[in-house]
Amino acid sequence: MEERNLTIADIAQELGVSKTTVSRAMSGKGRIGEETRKRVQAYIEAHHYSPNVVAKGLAQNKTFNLGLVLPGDYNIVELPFFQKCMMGISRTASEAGYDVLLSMVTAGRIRQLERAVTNRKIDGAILTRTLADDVPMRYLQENGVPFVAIGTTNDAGVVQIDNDHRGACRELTERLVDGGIRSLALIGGREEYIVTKTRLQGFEDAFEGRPGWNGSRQTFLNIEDEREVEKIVEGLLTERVECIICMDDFLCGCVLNVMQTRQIAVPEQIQVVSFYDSSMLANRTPAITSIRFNVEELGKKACGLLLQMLEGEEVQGRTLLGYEIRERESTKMISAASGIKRR
Amino acid sequence: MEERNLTIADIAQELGVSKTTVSRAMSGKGRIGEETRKRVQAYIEAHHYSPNVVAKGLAQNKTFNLGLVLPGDYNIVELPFFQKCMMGISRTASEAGYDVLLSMVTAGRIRQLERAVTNRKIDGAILTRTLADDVPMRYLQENGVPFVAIGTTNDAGVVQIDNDHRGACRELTERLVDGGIRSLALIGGREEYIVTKTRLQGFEDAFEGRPGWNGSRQTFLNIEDEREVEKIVEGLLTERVECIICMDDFLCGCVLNVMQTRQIAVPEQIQVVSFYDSSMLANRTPAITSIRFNVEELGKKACGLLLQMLEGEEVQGRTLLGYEIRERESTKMISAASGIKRR
DNA sequence: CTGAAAGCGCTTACAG
DNA sequence: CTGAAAGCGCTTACAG
Repeated sequence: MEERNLTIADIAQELGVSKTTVSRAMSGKGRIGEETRKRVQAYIEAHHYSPNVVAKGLAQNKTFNLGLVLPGDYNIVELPFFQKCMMGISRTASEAGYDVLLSMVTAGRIRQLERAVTNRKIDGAILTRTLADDVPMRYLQENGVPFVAIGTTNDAGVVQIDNDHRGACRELTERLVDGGIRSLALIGGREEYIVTKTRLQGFEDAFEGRPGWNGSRQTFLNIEDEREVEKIVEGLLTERVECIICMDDFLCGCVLNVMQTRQIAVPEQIQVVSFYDSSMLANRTPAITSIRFNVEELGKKACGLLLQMLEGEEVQGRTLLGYEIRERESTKMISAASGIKRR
Repeated sequence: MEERNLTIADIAQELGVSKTTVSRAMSGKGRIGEETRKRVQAYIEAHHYSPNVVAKGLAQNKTFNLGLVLPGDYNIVELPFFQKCMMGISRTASEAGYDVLLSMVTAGRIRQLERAVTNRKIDGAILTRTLADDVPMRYLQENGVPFVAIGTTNDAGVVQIDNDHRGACRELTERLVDGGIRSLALIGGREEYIVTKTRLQGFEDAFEGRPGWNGSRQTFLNIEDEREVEKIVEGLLTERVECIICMDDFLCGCVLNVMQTRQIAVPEQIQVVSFYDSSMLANRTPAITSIRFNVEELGKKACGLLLQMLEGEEVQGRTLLGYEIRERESTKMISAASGIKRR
């Protein structure tokens, strides 16, 4: 097996042409005789030659690697969201002849990303979430590395793509309110994650157009811990709040837990909705009404945008992807309200 | 920002030495004057020079990339196990100056891996699970790519590392049996995954040393689907089986679900144990007794082994890592049985 | 201890 | 249409 790998020089010699010619036959750049090209290609096929991409990269100052920046926090990286992103990105990159290089970053510690960049191992990068104070993003900007951000950011200069969390949260809230809910609570994670703020906006949007609404609403942000959730939910139960909107499936799991322990019936005594429809909540009883995003598609498109940028194409700054609302047993009928299925 | 990157030639010229000398000052290879080395290093520090790893790699026929082979199946990649592996691997690789290149493979389709190999983008690879008919493994072997397998395989020639699933399943089963369980069932996933077989062996081992045991046991393998689980569990309930051992947390989630729907009390009416103690079961009520492996450590060690191999060191064929049994509310007291905590 | 030169496997002006 | 030569940014025998 360990035969020395074929090189372009070997082929050139074998065929009695120059390396230049072989190179051109493969790349299609530069003029070359149709017959010569065929000869070269036939030889390549027959001998299963494949070029050394590293050498090619050195000559062209490219690596054909994309950096995938993933949060390295313990509980975050387990979220199915990032896995699905990864799958979408990996597939798209692969189809375009690129490979994916992993960089895990944690709160302000971006050494892996720095290494990938200073070692010139990547041509561009994809951020898989956006932060209020985004150290990785700043680093990429300062070093002139092309990148796209999955998530939203105020900096209109950065190419970004996101699901419509704001619209989704607005519509979900509207449906609940229009369905007759008089009191509801929103529970979310760290405000440091921009997506948390975005969803909050959507929640508020829903009441913008309903000045006459005289119910009660409350919001709890920066909740990370099961015990915190417990406390909050206990409070909500004594206040007889009618519905809880959970910003992610981890939080929702905690909420459901409390219900189960206290033998509170969902949706009869309180309704619950969540945001991801992920495997974390799969198999739960009752099934949870939630937003559904096509996360793999998100990853694919993000990667597609980056590839375009690397080809030198102009790329529009912001892309927003749709959502669906999946109604299930954890809520009473709410679809009457609008029922629009976004593209 | 976009200043052309410093090269070794620039430094040589600036310092009035040869490129050879600069190279040696950095690598420490070859004789070089102490004073010269200091001058070079001072310059490098001052100007934040960092070498072009791709060029270095071309000259040395190395890439400083490790291939991480991940299952690309939809529901599999979401298992927290693979994320934790990934974290361990990524950290260890990074500390050693390597980067991690992703290759997702699905049932027999290994194009991403092939590309990484034929494009000469990786120096070695890590398989994150082992299969009965392991296409990626065979490919790596045939192409002479050094690799380590996370998981177990019969081929004693492959460097492999695994948690002691067999011992863990044996001890867990023993404890249950010695604790007085008279009838129990084992539910597992695809036999195609070697780990499924390994656990089954451990289960059987437990009865090996108890020829006098006159309870009943049954096993259900190749279960993947929630509905299948439902059917099985219904059967088990009517048979009044006392305990169910689930081979993974997805299956366990399904089992718990049935219990919840049917209002069966765990552990009073039936006991349940699982195998991963992952976030998939976190926040469940009751808390589930399960095996606990240190998966990040597993990833780290696997990566460490591969790095050793790449350094040309001899590496022992098999490594087995310990486990703990975490007893929780889903079982009645079983720890009396042995209580050994493995290293 | 140091350097000139060849080499890693490609690409790409430039010249014909 | 084709090729000789220089170059990408390193390393490494070889010679001194």
